[in-house]
Amino acid sequence: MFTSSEENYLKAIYHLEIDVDKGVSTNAIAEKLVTKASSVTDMVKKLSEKELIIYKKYQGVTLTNFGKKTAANIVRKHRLWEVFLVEKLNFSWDEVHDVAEQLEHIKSPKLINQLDIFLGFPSHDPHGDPIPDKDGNLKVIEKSLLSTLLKNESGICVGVNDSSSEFLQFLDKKGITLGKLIKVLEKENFDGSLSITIDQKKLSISNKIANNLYIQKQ
Amino acid sequence: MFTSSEENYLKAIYHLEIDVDKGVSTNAIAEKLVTKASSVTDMVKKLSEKELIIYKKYQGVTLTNFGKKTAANIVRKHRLWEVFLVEKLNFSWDEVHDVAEQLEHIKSPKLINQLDIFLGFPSHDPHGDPIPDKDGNLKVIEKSLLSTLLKNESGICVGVNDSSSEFLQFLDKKGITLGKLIKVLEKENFDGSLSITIDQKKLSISNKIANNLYIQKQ
DNA sequence: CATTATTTTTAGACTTGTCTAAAAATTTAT
DNA sequence: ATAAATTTTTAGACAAGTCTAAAAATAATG
Repeated sequence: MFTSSEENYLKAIYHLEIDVDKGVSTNAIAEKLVTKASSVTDMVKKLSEKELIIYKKYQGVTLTNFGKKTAANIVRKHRLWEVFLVEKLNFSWDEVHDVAEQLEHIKSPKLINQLDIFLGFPSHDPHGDPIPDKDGNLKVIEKSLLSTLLKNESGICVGVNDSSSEFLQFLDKKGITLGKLIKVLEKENFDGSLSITIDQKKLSISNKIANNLYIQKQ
Repeated sequence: MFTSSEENYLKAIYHLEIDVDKGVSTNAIAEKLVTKASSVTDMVKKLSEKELIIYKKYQGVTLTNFGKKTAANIVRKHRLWEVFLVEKLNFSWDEVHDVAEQLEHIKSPKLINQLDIFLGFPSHDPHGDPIPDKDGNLKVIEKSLLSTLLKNESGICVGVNDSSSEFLQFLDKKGITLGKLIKVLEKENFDGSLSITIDQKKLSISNKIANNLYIQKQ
């Protein structure tokens, strides 16, 4: 098995790979993990020796299939624990991240298996992110940023782009939670702000918010 | 907060202190943690600087009140997680130790608080060991080793002394679980073996078994 | 295309927790 | 009570993971 540190690097690379099609850069990893580029270089050599990633000097890294599967399993654990915290232990969605960050490193296949059963095989975490299955596959749902909706279009709120507690708490305050129906009444070209309805209430939403909320069009 | 390693030392000292009234010896700690005495000396200095233990060279260690409370909290976490694993995730009592050993180091006061609520404030873990409360206090129940019962005495099975999976699996095989009523029919002076009834069934029990099973006399 | 600027790597150092081997203190036994 | 046995500590080393500072490679710019 792997150390918590190795797992954190794998997870970071896994998330970064989604955005870029080339190799993931040393600096990008360093930034994501709030560490130094030199530390990344060291670790990247180690992960490469363990066949988790492909690494050529100065060329960034890509996960091998093995690395991808390993990383997906960590993400799976993280998200299942988040579901547990919210559904069973009454955490709110802005409180779960740091604890899940610890719990994801617990080593016990049986534990995560049973947790999955106990939770009723959830497909998404409290932020709307998909939970990889045992083989690391995740079913991607069709979703769009709220900011891409046109006037009079509507959809169900299914996820967040930014999952900082500030943003999540803001959404709570506005009554915006996953599963709610949102309709765009008006769109301002000037600043990209939106006028929407949610729960029969009218709400004004800035562009920044609209750019961090995922909607399933209908 | 403390590292997992520090926590493991605290826990070991906590458990060892129960058996001896003097300071806990370096060797005893080393044996419990399967490490070397020299490593213990190093760590013991560190814990002493952090005011968790009292340490004078060559004189063993004792927990300070702070250390005792800290250790009790780790034990609390360990045992609450064991209850969770057995009650909610269908682990058997011989499978929980290693996983709980990891889970006990998760840092989140809210997590353990909510877990306690979720489990309904259990007082004992799956092996019958008491769960310390938030202040580190544990209510000790009156219990005796089965081997101390006399002929025709009976009591409820409330705990185990040895919680190795071999012993626990043996008990499972014999149908001996916590809460069951046991009556001593016969006692052999020769080898200390017992003839008992449990669930209206007659069973022969060796001295070694009887020395590792706790009974609440009635 | 030559020269900055940026990114990445190397080299050497530090911390934590561990180890071995040897020295020092304590305990046990004769 | 002195020698032998045991326990404990010290000294020095090592691996993992990180850091700083400097060197090397790559990318960007005039």
